[in-house]
Amino acid sequence: MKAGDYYILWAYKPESSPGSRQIQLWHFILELLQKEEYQGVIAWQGDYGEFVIKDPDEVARLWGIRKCKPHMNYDKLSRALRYYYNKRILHKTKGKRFTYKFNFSKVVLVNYPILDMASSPFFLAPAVHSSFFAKEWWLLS
DNA sequence: TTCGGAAAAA
DNA sequence: TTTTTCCGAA
Repeated sequence: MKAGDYYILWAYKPESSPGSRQIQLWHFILELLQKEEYQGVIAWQGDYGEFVIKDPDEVARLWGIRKCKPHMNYDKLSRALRYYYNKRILHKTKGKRFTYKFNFSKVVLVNYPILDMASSPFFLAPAVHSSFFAKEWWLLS
């Protein structure tokens, strides 16, 4: 397969695989985004890859629970999100409150089984051969 | 609200 | 190296 054949890069990256240590914030964001029950808290909205944090305090609370950081808040969570700008994982959708957008031209990663991706917009990307979803992660740019 | 420097933490 | 914490500036 040629890297140029895909717009996204999405792969299953086991928690135990080398290189994946603790849950990363954007993995977590992606996780919430793919679950129906959190649509009132955070959801895809607008352009492809764009999402809105409808309830900043709740997202921060959930993130705090996951990372065992009881004092997490949106101010701090959003700082972590801002660090993603230079890393080209995310960028801000200016003018839209609490709205960010994933830069799919960069990577992809994922910590979750492909079966859980059915509801995500990534699934709308050009078909990718199933062999692509190996138990490793990929970085295409 | 959003940004990004600085420093500490993990 | 990523995230947390703190915070002044825009």
